[in-house]
Amino acid sequence: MLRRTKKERQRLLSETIADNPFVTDEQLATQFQVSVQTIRLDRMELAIPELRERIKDVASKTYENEVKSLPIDEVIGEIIDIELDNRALSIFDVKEEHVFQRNGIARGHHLFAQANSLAVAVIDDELALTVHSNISFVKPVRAGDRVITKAIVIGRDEKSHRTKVELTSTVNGETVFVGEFDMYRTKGKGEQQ
Amino acid sequence: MLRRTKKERQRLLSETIADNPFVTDEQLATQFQVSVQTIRLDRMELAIPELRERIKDVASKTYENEVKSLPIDEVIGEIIDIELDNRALSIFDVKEEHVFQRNGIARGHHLFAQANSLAVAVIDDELALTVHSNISFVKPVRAGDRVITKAIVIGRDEKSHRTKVELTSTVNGETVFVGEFDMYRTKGKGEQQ
DNA sequence: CTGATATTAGTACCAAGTGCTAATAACAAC
DNA sequence: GTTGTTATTAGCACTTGGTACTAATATCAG
Repeated sequence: MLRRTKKERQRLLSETIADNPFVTDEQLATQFQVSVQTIRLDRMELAIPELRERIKDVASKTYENEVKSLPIDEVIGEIIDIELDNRALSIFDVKEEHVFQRNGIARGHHLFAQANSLAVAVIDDELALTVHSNISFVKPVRAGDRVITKAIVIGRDEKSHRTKVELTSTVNGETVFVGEFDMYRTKGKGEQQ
Repeated sequence: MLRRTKKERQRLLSETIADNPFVTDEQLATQFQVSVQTIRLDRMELAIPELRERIKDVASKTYENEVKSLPIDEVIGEIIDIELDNRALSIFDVKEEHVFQRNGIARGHHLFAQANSLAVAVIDDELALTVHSNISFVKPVRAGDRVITKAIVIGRDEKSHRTKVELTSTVNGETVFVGEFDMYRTKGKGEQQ
């Protein structure tokens, strides 16, 4: 084996494609210094579909997962469960880029972003905006932590167009963040500000 | 014109494709009882890209947004003036990627991020963490707006290692966001290097 | 009837593949 | 060295869902 082993190349190939599904066989062949045919054999063995199928997969996946009040792509973290106007759950994996270099603790605005976008997503309305919120960062979160955030709609006032949402984020069962969000919604008379 | 007018067909065609970008010319031809060539002419006139391009657009759009949560920079916005443990000022230009596609209003977490990172920056300490905050989104902010955020340190308790910071964000002199941040810091007065 | 517009047909070509066969290359075992 | 096995490369026909272009025909309006 010249460049490395076949196994090693296939491992890297899987990674590369997972990282960027938009890459063609030709680009991969150049990258790994092998022929296009080898790349194709590799894909066969690894059961990796062709470029067009991969792209279609990405596209259809996001198409299925559309949430009514907010496109899925505008949510920080991944929504794993949602019951509109009732409750929602999202996961956010804290990575190196989310923490302070100096102390390794996650910057507050990332936790806020996850909570805030979940609060917006749970509202079953075309327009949902955060008006006010009262939040507490209970415990530091670090890179590698998986933050699970739960949103519970706890009150709704039709007249003021407000909905109250309670947010709780935990890491390994321990609460790291809590917040109460006051959301504005349009439903009823759709007048925008 | 046989089936209806060309205009009517093209209107329906746009709708159909918008509704389901995964449809092929052939399917469309069958649906509208015209030839594939007519569908292609229609797409030309309406500047609707071919199936593969449409799918790629859907896929890449969601792919971008997955990564595009919050910037990696330690500070959101540009600090233009700072007097440690006293006050600080930052500017943040709201762009298209910061607003909801649906209504053009800036997502709350970006405003929070600017305020939060300014609150962290104004503290003259190695470690500064947000413990609690009470915030209000006073007025919607839109793409193109220049948000100026001012942080004022309004209180400090040596024993609890807490510092209170008041944040105000304005656009063209109008207040759009206010917040009170409770910051934790490691060192009390006099312990500093 | 004439012209303009709309529609259809047909051809060559493209990207990014699949599926298949066959030729080499590399390396290990004996 | 020779043989066996696995790995790699090459080549060709074929596929989808198109583009780009030309040319013929249909439809309708004045």
